[in-house]
Amino acid sequence: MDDRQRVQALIALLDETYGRLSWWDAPFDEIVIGAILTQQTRFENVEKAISRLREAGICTLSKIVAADRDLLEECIRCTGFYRVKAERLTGLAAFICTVCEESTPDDEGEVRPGGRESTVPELLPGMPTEALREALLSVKGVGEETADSILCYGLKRNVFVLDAYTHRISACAGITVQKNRLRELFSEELAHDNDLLRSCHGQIVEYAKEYCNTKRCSECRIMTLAE
DNA sequence: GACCAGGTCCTTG
DNA sequence: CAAGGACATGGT
Repeated sequence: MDDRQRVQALIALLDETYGRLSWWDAPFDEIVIGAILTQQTRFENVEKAISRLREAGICTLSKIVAADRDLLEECIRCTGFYRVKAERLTGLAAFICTVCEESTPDDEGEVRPGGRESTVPELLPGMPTEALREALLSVKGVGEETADSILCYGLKRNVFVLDAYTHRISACAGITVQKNRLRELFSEELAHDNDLLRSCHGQIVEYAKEYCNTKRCSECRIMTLAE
């Protein structure tokens, strides 16, 4: 069994176990915010922080740019690294807001349905994914996973999000390749369909959280793929 | 109380 | 360029 077949078997096993998931379905601004906050942090704490940002009335990118720094830090404290993350958040939010303004044809300062402020998904449909990725990576605090999360979940681009869980679960399945090759392998199977990409990433997170933590990896059915 | 969490950046050798 | 440290709170 080669690596490609292992990835295929892994994807099949996950799909059998969980079925199709609709994972991290949220407004664009919250996806961007969450993408930063989740760095090296459990998602439950990120959700708490998002709630606090909502309560404080600053859970959009433009509000974050203008928000008082202490208030922002207070809201996201529970996600750890709160000073760094506050800095990264304002930087990224400012960047995206600027890009939005620049690419706005002009006119219509009208209210948008749902009261959401960001328009990036509507504004940048013509920009190639690779160029967008490079642009995001140029922002301080935005690495590959954060950029790919924004692309895949926020902008519905066909990009596979490679995270620590993916590495673990792949190791369990006997797939031992470099990061870029791993992304390639998953992309080849999934990159034709954004819903599939998101579902599969969700399945990986669910499975890895349950079975692939450092203690109980021995119970992981995926090991049987490593033949 | 130790150890780890859906990373990223900066500094060293 | 690889390796190691810093950033920080919350859960097991």
